[in-house]
Amino acid sequence: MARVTAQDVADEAGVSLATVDRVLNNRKGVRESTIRRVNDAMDRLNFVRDQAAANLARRKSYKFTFLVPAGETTFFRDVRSEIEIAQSDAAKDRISIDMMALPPLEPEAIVKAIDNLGDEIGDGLALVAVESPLVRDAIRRLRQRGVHVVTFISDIPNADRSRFVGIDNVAAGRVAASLLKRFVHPRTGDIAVVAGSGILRDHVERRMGFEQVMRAECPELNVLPWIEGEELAGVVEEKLSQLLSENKNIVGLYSLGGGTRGVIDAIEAAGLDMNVVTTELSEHTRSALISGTVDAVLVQDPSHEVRSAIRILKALSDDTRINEKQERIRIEIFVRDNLP
Amino acid sequence: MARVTAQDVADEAGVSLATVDRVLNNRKGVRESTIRRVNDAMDRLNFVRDQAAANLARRKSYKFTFLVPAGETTFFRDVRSEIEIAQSDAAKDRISIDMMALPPLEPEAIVKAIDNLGDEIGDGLALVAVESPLVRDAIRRLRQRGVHVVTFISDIPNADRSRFVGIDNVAAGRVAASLLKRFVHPRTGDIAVVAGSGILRDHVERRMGFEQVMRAECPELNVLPWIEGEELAGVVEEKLSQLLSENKNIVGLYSLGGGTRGVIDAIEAAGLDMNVVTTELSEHTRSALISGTVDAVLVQDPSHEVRSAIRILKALSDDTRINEKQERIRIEIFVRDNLP
DNA sequence: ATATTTTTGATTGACGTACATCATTCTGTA
DNA sequence: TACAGAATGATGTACGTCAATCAAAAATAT
Repeated sequence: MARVTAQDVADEAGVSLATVDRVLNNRKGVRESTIRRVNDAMDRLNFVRDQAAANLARRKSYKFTFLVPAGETTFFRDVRSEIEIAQSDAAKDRISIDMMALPPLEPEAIVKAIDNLGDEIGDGLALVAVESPLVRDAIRRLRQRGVHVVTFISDIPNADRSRFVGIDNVAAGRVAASLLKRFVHPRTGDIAVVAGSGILRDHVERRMGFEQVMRAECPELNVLPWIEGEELAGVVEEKLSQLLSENKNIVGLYSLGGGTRGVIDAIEAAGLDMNVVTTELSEHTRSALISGTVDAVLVQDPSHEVRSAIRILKALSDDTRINEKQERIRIEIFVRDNLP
Repeated sequence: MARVTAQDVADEAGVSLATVDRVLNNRKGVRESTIRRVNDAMDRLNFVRDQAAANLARRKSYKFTFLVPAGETTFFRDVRSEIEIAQSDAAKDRISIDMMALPPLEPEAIVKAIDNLGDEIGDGLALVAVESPLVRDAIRRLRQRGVHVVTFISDIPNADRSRFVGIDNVAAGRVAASLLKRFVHPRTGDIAVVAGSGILRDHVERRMGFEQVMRAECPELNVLPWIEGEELAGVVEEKLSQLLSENKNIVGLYSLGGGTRGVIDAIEAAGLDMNVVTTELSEHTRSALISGTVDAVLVQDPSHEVRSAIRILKALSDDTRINEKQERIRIEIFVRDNLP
C-alpha cells in the first residue's frame, strides 16, 4: 500500500540506490544488462517517480513569457486577464510567468520584444504570432538557443515553433458556413461577411473555410465581398449599416472577427430578418443570442488556451508526454440554450 | 529571482520559522497581531507555498474510487478507458485510483459496492449516480465519515454529494431542440425522440429540455412519444424502423441516449429525408455526420470529465480552491466540419 | 599477470515544508 | 511579586529524489 520508492526498486533489482538513480536519469556508466534489470524491477513494482520530490530536489523552476496583443477587443482582454489568473495558479508549481502586451499586428514589435528580453524570456515563449519573415526568423533564433516556442491563438506555420495552441480556423469557418447554410435554408440570396483585417491569419483562414463550404454546397447563396471592420465596433456598424441599406437581398451573415457589437447594432437598427453567426462571447452577443438577433456564436476558450500553453511549455521543458486529449482546443458553439 | 521560502517570510516578519509554520497551517498558539504580521510579510514578498515540498513533507497520498456502469455503450466504454489512462497519469501526483464497474441501473449494486469497500474507498468517491433513496443514504453516510463524494455524468440532486461533474442535461435537450428547430424549418410535421431508459435521470432531463423548447417555440412541430431503446442498437433499430414505416410525417429526430447506431441504420434503410440530432461520438456517428444522415451530434468529453472529477476530489481533500473555468464541462456540438 | 577502464556501491547534503518537542520569553492575573 | 498560561524560538527529523563524490569491484585491454 505504501508508495514504491527508488530504494524499493534498488532492493528488488539487487542493485544500489545510486544505480537506480543513474538509470532513472539516463546517466552514463551503467551496463546495458543492469539497465534492463532495473527497468524490469520498476515494471514489476509499478514504480512511478514522485514528481514532487523530483522537482524539489532538482530545485528547478520554470520561467515562461507570454507575448500578446494589447488590443481592446473583448477576446484579447479576456486572454490577458486569463494569463494574470494563471500567473498566481502556476506559482504553486514553481512556474513564473511574464506577460508583455504589444501593439497589435506589428511584426517589428514582436521581434523587438524578443530581442530586448534576451535571456529574460526564460525557458519558453508563448506568442500570438503574426505572419512575417521577421517573426519566423526570431522564432528560429530562439529555438536555437534552446527556448521552447509555442504559438498561441494565431499560428505561423513553416516556422520552427514547437507547437500551436489554438483552434483550426479553417474548420471554424466551415462550421460557420455549415450552420448558416442550414439556418438560412430554404431561403436564397446574399451572405454578408464581416472580418477584422486581411492580414490576420486566423481571419483569412476562417473566411477560407467558410467559402469552401459555401461554394461547394450552396450554389443558391451568394457570398458578398467581405467588410473590413478593423475590429472596431464603430467602423463595423457604419460599414455594415451602409451595406444593409443598399442590399435588401441579404439572408445571412457571418462575423468572424472583433467588433461584434457593431454587427448586432447594425442588424437591430435595420430590423432585418436574417440568420447570423458570430464570434466573441461578450455581454452583447449573449443578449443578442437570447433575443434571437444572433443564431450561434463560435468561440475558443481563452482560459483553456492559456492553461494549455503553460502545460505544453512545461512538458517541453521536462521532455515529458503531452496529453493530447487535454490540449485539444475546441471550437465551441453557443446557441441560446447552452450559454455558460 | 530565487524563490521566496517560508524562511524568507520569517526573516521579513521578524519571527521564527516555527511561527510562520504555525500561521501557514493554522495551528494554535499565535497571537492575532503576529498572524497579521506574518501574513503581511507573505503579501509583501509574494510568498507562495511550494506544493511539491508540502506534499512531500506531508507524505500525504490520495486514494479515490470510481464507480461506473459496466454497460457496453460507446460512451461508458470510453469513460472506463479514460479512467484507466488517468490512473497512470495521476500516479505521479501520489494519487491512486480504483475503478469498479457495476451492473448498470441498479441502485442496490452501488450501495453494496460502497458498503463492501468500506475504508478501501479512500479519500473520495466518484460515482455515476442513479436516482434512489438507497444511494442517497449511502452517500450521506460516506460524507459523515469524511469521504468526499462527487457525482459523475449522472447526478442525484438533494443528496449530500460535494459536487456534480457533468453537463447540464436540460440545457443539452434545449440545445438539441433549438438546433433541430432551425434545421427543420420551414417544414412541419412530427418529431421522433429515441431515448435509452426512463429511469436514467440524464435522459429524462434531456427530454425535458427538448420538450420545453419545442412546446414554447414550435407549435407547428409535433413531438411524438419517445421510443425506449434500452441503449441497445438492435432494439433501437427495430422500434424505430417500425415507427418510420408507419408514420411518413416525421421531419426530425432527436436521439438522446445510447444505441445510436440503430438510429442511423434505421434512417438510412428507410431512406427518408429528415434532420437528425444525436449523442455519442462513435465511428458510426462520425460517418453519418459526413454522409449527411446526421446533422449534429451533442456530446460531453469523458476524458475531461474524468480529469475534472479527480482534480475536484483532490481539491476537496486539500481544501483548496476549485478553478471553475477549468471544471466547466461543455455541451460539445459536432457538425461535419469540426470533428476532432 | 598486471594495468587500465568501466561499472557499481556507499554515503552525504541539498531542496522547502510539515510536524513534534523542549526551552524560553512574554502576558495578565491572583 | 510571583506564577500560570500563552506565545514564540530553536532545533531536529522526515519526505523521496537529485547530484556529486570516493571507494571498491568487475570487466577489459595489454
